[in-house]
Amino acid sequence: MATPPFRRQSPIHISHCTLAASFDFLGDRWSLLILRSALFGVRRYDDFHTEIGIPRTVLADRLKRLIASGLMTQQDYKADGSRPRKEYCLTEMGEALRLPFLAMREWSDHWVGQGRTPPMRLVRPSDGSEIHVAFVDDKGRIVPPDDLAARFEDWAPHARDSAE
Amino acid sequence: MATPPFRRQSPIHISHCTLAASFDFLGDRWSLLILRSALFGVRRYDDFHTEIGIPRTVLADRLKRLIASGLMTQQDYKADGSRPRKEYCLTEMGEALRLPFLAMREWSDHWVGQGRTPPMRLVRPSDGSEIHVAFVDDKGRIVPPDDLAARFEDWAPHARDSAE
DNA sequence: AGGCTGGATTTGTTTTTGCAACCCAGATAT
DNA sequence: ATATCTGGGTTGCAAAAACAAATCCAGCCT
Repeated sequence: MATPPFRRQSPIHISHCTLAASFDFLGDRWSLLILRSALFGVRRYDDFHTEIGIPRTVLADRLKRLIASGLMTQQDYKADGSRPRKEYCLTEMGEALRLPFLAMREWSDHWVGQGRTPPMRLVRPSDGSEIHVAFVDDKGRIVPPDDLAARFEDWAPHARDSAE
Repeated sequence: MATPPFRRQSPIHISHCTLAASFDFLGDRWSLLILRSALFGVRRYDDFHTEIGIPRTVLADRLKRLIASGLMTQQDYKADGSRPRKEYCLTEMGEALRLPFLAMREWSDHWVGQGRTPPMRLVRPSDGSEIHVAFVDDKGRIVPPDDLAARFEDWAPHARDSAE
């Protein structure tokens, strides 16, 4: 899959890398688990707490950080028979993590789940055909993983291009 | 993008979720940064150390864990003028993280990088056309993100199917 | 022999985590 | 009105992990 040649340094310096930057707020077991649940539709403090077994203090902290990072928002809700409470929903930015997370899930079903049949499949509702995450080019064709190369902008600490 | 309805519980119990399981070994800022560098072609202890500014103790620990998880392997190498050393390469399993990581990178370039032009683009070497990560069905057609549904295996703690 | 270097481990200190207990507001029950 | 329950937190303390610095170690060079 386009294995790059040996390098002493990444072509993109870590301080200019948005990916590395994003690990600041989601490179954390608990944050990732919260987002996983949130992408499934879970919204409430206590539901997160019981589902993922996160300590309450850590949950409060992580929700605060996810909100500060723009991934989630607080909204009021009112279930009848109880007082108004907050629920924690994904923002558009957080919702957009669905694709990377589903890519990750395919990976983990394959490599962690080994032979077991995956507990979930993605299908197209219209015809029930199975859906996966893949590379596509701008003409809508699927690109085999070994047929891609990276092009870098100049200001990154050199290492001109990189083939496969 | 197929926002799911409110739920009190994820359709897949966390103990059966390979995605959640994978967060055990890569739900960690440092592990993610190491993998990012490794996917770029970095292999040596000291290169990881200087590039990502990870404390040596933590680096040693993370490399050990990544090896134990099957994502990396140790190999001997010998640069002339110095004694034999180890280098840390991705296994096939680790290499396979390229797709999820690139999906993640598209996300972060868009949402974290805001307006800035991304430092890296993926292209097809043959015709230079730009490449992205997307959903595709089994006939090779691109699927718009709002046209997918999840199907669950039965043994997961119920919540029959889920539309969009 | 002595110094240099990449690749670690050890030691002591600071931060983060995890757990338990407590607080608080509103709904409901008495 | 008072008590009590319940979801949604905060506070305080012990345990675990992260960090920095020093040390170690093997083999290449002089």
